[in-house]
Amino acid sequence: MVTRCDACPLRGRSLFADMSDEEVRQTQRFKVGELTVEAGTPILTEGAHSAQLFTVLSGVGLRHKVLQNGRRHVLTFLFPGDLIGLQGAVMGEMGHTVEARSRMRLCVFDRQALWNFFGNSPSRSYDLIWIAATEEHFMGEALVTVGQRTAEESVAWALVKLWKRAATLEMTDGAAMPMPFKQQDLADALGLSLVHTNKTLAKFRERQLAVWRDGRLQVNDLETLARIGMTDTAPPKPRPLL
Amino acid sequence: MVTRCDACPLRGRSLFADMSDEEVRQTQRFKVGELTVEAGTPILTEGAHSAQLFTVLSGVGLRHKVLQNGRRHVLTFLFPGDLIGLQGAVMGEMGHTVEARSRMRLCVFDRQALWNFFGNSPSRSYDLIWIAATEEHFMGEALVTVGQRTAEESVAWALVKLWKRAATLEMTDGAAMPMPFKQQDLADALGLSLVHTNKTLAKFRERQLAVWRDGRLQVNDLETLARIGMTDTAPPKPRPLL
DNA sequence: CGCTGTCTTGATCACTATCAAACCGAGTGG
DNA sequence: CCACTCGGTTTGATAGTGATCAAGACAGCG
Repeated sequence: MVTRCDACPLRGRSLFADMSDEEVRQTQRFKVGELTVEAGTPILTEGAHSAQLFTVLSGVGLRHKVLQNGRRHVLTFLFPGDLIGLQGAVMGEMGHTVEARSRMRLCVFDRQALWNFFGNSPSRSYDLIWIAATEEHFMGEALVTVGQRTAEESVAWALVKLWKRAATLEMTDGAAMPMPFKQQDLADALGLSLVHTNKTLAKFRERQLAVWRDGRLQVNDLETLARIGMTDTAPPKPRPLL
Repeated sequence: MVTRCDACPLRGRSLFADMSDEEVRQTQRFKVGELTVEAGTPILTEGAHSAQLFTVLSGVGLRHKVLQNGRRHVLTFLFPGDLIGLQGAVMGEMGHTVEARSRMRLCVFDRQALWNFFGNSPSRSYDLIWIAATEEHFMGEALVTVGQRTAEESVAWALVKLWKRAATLEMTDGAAMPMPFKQQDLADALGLSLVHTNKTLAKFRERQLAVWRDGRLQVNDLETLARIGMTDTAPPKPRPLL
């Protein structure tokens, strides 16, 4: 029932850095269980004192923050391999909410594990910083996008990001990938209205660059999208897996 | 000439967490020097392979990224106590450029120090994660701002943030603080045009909420600004100092 | 003193939000 | 089997926030 770390289906994927047997054992020791949640379920909520850390085993979700006036911003989309709850574990409380967008399986780690890492395993604590720094780097990119890119550029950028991420996770079959997100989610991630996001997607569909339909995203011309979104098509660097 | 860590002028400020004598000695051991740069000088540039880490001792600066089409986004403003270059040290290259906006004094640490921390000092490596997580948290707030707040709300939010930061650093005398940034910097941080930013500031000036003039920012009604910007006036939590 | 950089203000434009309504597939229940 | 609802998507019409264009003010400076 519960996946053993030495049989972790993620470790083989090209996105993730190699782990030594010792690191796998350490990780296993700190894994306290597995959690399955249905689409739509909040996993952690803003302001909550989370006692747990999760790693996404399968499925997708998102992090978002809501403003006092009810407007919502989606910070990042979550894919297998992503670590959830580091902020809460370190800072005491979560700065955002985490929600499932498909059925998700999550590895559960005890928050305590974190402190053990610092004492026992310099390489693992380095990995944690690596993850935090990378996350920050991504947020920087998102900030530039929302701040400086036009709607068309933003959507293209986001599609390329999503596609590249899915591709390195081998979630793409043929030219399509599962897209359980709503268009509203994408709109809220880019600071655009739902209507405008939809119309922009429609333009890409007409131009045969990308077709998002029936919960699947099909990308026909990644290069052109990347050019429009002013980004590149290089695969992301290998990242450590917790 | 060079400030000794045990005489660090920052450590007493309310913004920073207490350090043990041992931590001060450790920090001193890793400090390799001090650097003074003039306003306008780039300290680290995007893509560069930085071999060094800095902590701001005095002065202010900013981090920014530029897009292929030349548009620029300011990610954060830098104040005394901020750590610069962690991303570069961890990920190999900087994801943004760091630039001085006033004369700045910087403590210089060797990148190598980082690895030593992981091995020798769990509490210091925890501090590093804390810093990275906090930075990420801030970026999240900025993302919500740029994505969801109106121009007026954004500017109010930014002024409150700047003011609170300066206040805990005791950089405010009376009702004013030094503001060596350009309005263009603020505009680029909020994803607004210079003209619109200027007009929004003018409105706040007319309403006597805040007056930014001659390189100084005077805040008359922090509460109202916070209400407009949908944020709070609580001082930031104490943070570790490297 | 002209030059340059920054701030300021006014006029105009357009990208994107908002409003409104139809559409569509999947349930659900009579 | 059909009416009905419901969440999500799609499309059209209109409005507005904020961008862009333009020009003047002002200070510092070679």
